[in-house]
Amino acid sequence: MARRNKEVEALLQEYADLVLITGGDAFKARAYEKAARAIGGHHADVAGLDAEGLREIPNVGKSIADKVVEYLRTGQMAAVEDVRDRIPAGVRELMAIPTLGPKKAVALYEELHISSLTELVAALDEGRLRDMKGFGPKTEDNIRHGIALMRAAGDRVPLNAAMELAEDIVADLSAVTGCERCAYAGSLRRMRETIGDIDILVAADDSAPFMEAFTRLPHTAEIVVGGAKKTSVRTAEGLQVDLRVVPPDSWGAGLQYFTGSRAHNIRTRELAVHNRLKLSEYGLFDTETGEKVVSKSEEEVYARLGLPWIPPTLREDRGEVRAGARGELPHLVGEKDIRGDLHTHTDLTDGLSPLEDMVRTAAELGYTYYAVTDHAPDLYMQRMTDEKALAQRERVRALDREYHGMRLLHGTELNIGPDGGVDWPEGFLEGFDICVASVHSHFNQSPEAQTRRLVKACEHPRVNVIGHPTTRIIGKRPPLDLDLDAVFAACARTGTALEVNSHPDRLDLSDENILRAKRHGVKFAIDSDAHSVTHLAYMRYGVGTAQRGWLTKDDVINTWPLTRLRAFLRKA
DNA sequence: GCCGTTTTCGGCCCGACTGTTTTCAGTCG
Repeated sequence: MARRNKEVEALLQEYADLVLITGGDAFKARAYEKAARAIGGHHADVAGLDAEGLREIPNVGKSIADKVVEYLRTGQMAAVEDVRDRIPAGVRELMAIPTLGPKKAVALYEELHISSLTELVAALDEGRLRDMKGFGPKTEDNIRHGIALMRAAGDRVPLNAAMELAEDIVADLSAVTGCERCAYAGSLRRMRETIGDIDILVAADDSAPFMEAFTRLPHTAEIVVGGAKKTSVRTAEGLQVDLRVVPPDSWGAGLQYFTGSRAHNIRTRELAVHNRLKLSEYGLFDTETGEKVVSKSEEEVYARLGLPWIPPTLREDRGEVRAGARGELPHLVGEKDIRGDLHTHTDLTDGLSPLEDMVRTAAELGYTYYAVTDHAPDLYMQRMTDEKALAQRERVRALDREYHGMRLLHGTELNIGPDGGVDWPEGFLEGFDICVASVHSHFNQSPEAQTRRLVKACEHPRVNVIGHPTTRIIGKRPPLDLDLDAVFAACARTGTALEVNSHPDRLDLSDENILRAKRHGVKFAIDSDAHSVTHLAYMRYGVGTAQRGWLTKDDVINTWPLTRLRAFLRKA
């Protein structure tokens, strides 16, 4: 029961690629790309919209709206089918090889009739690419190399892995003589849930020492490109890291540019053009005189465009530029706003650290409250019993008396059974300060049954938070197939919070689902779901994800004072 | 193909690097 938006997005993106492959107008291809993205990110299911409704989505005009209606009604889009008849699907797949774009892909198809990776490898081995115009020996090497990379996964890496590497590199480059500023930018600064490559920016007068130091870092396994202003390396794990060095005076414009996203940059550059300005990574310039207007800080650049500084986590072209222009940017929830963690484990069930260690680490993080929520009996391998839970409660109450700045809450993470019921009867649950409830099994029920299951859990008078609501594991397990809007509505109606699980493998809810849920008026809990003391620090990734979902302090129950939180937990 | 408080036509972000080129096309971000 997934929304059909993603499916339509993929189809329009395919058409955009095919327009390029067939040598069509590049601006037309871009128009389809923009529409694809707009539809993919639109809050309402396009299946429920007519042509008129579709045209209200930005960048969707008459032509695309009609094509989408045609597709939703007949299951086909004639324009796409037409091109598919002429261009085998494999040709488009060739474009996935780095350094191989639409022009080379179509040249390979038209001259050598290559339309699959296998055929391309065979042609390479037979030396058949050598006679082609525009294909020299280096091109051949690059294609071989690209194929090898693609086969070696070359996947995006989890947010925390990229973050740890980036912070290492920033520390190393900051120590190089002449470094005025150094920071990571790109999707990492925007806190996307996975990272394809790392962008590092340095401000310095002389770039040479940084390029030199960068290529000699212990992480560097291979130099991809090496220039005076830009150098790219690949780590042993296959992650690409780009270093750009800009003059100190260009720091703000450079950071703005390299943080992206691409779509956000296009939006801000268009705004610049409308103001007779030109925006590049070197600064904001007057179009007529060519004189630099501003460039030192991001704040100056945005201000000259008539905008407040836009937090990097919002820079996805999801309306942040328009909201900024109107003075309607949300005051995003920040790490400092988090007063406590409401979903954590100890070694009583499947955690690794003892209760005392978890509590001490939480206190060091400066929390004013902290909930211990070990698993309930249904996850039988964890061997939880009524007696163990009650004994733990005594230890929690005793510890609570020792910590003066931090109140301890005794909670549990209930298992939502296949029918929506939870382990432990209501009478026993009354003794807990907070109950998180999550799905841990039976992932393949019908969408209708799955939806009923989650809605029923929300309606339970003792369930306060739905933990990792879609149960996805990024790159491993798909999200539950259910009617999310029905679940979101149930949460809003019953006073049940949705979790933003901060574990980098989960980040569940995702940014897009947070945006959808917020429209229903749902409240959220950003939790670490820590299973050891080191996991408590994952909170930063949950906060980043919440920011990407435009959440404010008021949306997040664990930023609230304890009295307001307790009132919410009563579900009155 | 989309869009509009300069425009319903004529724009559409912009620069770096590579490779195969004798002046630039393709790709990438």
